[in-house]
Amino acid sequence: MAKQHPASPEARSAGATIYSVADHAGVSIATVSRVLQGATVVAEATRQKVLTAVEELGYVPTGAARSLAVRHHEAHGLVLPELSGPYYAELLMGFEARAAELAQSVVLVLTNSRTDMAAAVRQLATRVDAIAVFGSAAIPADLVRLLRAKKPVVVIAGEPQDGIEAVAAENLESARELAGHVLDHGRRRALFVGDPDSGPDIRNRYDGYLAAHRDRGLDAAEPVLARLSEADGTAFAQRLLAGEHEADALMCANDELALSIMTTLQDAGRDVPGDIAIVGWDDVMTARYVRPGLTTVRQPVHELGALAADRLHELVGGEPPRTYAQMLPTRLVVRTSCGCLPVT
Amino acid sequence: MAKQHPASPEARSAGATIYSVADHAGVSIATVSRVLQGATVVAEATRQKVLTAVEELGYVPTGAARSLAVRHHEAHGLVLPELSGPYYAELLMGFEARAAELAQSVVLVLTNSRTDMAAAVRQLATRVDAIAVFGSAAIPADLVRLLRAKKPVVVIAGEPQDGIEAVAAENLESARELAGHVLDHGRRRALFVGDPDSGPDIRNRYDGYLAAHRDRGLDAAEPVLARLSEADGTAFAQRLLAGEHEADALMCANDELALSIMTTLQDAGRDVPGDIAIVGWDDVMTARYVRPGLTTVRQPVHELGALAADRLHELVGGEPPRTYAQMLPTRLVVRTSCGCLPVT
DNA sequence: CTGTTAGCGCCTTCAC
DNA sequence: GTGAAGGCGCTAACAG
Repeated sequence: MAKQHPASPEARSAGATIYSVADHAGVSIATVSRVLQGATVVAEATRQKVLTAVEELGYVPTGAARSLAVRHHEAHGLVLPELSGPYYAELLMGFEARAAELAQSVVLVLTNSRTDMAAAVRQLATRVDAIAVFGSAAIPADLVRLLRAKKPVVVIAGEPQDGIEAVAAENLESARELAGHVLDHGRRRALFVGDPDSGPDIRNRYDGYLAAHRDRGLDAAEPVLARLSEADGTAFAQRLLAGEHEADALMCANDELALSIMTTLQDAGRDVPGDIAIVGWDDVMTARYVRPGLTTVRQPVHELGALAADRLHELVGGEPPRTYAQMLPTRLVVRTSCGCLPVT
Repeated sequence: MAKQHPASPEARSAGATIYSVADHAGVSIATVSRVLQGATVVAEATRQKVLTAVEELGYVPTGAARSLAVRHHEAHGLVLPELSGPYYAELLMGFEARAAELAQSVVLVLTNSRTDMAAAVRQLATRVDAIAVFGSAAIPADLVRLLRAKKPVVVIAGEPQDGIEAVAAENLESARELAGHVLDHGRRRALFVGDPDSGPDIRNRYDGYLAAHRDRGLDAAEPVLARLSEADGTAFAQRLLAGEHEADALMCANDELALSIMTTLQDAGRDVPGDIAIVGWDDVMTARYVRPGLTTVRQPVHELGALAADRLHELVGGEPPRTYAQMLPTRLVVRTSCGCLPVT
């Protein structure tokens, strides 16, 4: 025996290490490592001895030791604001699935539940090889840049900058198409509900709304600032009912906003889309359950997550970061809240 | 210098270690470790030197090395089937939030995206101190038991067994209450839609349905087997419309099922709850958007996740596992799909 | 095909 | 208050 490692009886259940396995099988630790890694060829007989020993001792390797030795964590970090609504969940599913294929663990950080997100992200950096961060808004830009100096980082649904790669879904053109669709129903007082300054995603959707007006030589109104929650939607709807705004169409920054506004207006006796057309963004599950069905835009969220995981892996592999944002196409989903007739 | 560690110029950005920091600051690595851990007292002057060095080198500690030394991963594993629908997402949020408070990272594994979940779970065990697994059904029971021998495990929404602790939301009594509520509307041909054998949760809900009938001296029908997806709901609704089943009330195993059934029936001209009452389980967002609003049961999902994280932490801390399942109370949410009159 | 031997980067007594 | 030195468990040459 090389060192005096505890091969004591009760080291059995508690802390089986590669050493215990080795001498339980009567081989060297190198051999154990070999059969477990499966890289080098090992004689079938010894192989079996080792496997048996592993089984009998219930050996569970210590990941940290391996990581330290191979100088890789074999894990990707993902930083999301939260998980309510289908958007982030779907993104995470896509990310996790791809990471799994690449044999990478995923460690998750939700910033909304943190009091000190900077510390959380630093701590995360400590145990992963690369990090995907949602939106540039979520965590301070300089923190991201700092990280970038040490580990590959990709921003999801954000702009590329300073050698920080970005992946996103297409927003501008689809927004232009969606807004155009509404305008082509003859609506002339369309309002954009959402805050263009809350991130590049919404910004682009607003820009698309502007472009659609421009395309038709129409004037576009200023955006009605609102965050992306049901509460904000309800509040806006109430102001609308109170006569603070006038509109025959609403292009909402996301579905949750659209849905809560729609329901509030309907409960107050308004006819959608008769009195007012409403469209959203995301195509959440509820969008196809409400009446009228919500016209919206579907994003390839799952693919977006997968793409992020993919890029992370390639960056870790040494590939240089891309300087352009990678765009995934979105798709207009026309139902009837926009004023289209129901398909019977 | 103790060992010949690369203090070379370009070790700067790439791989700052505790050694680089140490000699950049002109102290020993022990001191660096001390100021970073903040445990022992260090002279304010040296403390600052170290901090400066850390800053200048952009030092990011290697988690693996620390884990190896302290013999703790400081991470919790969470195994979920998937993330669609609000249930799992909420659970995960609760788990993550509590884990964060306890300074534990969370590494997530989604089994539905895995071809080899056993390998995934083994691999997970490699890098965490403890694991929470959703439902006993998801992963083979013997795998769980195997793990249990090495690391603390808690099952979420499952039964406790073999020293494996369980946490769950109350199902039986609330189901009894819900079913009773429907029956008390005078419905006499109530059907349970869902598969009692798909897990203890559903089993308990079905048992509650049975109990409610028994309470009233009524006969209960056999359950209509269905999984918890929209597709299954639609399929069942079609069979119902085709006359394969007869019912004046439907108690569905979850909301997604209930919602898809309700919509399909309505689209076919049926009146809910006039012709048929429908109730679900979970209180997803859509449940309050549809018309009629879906009567359902709200579970404290967030708390459930938090509880799991909590227990994991205490088990790691050496506390003995509890032998009884920890139940969190649920709440009946009455809307109008059950036959109640709308509140105006 | 298998064993020996250095580390991987950090924490932690134990001296000073 | 600070430094020296020995692991933590595993991988990866390097010899046989």
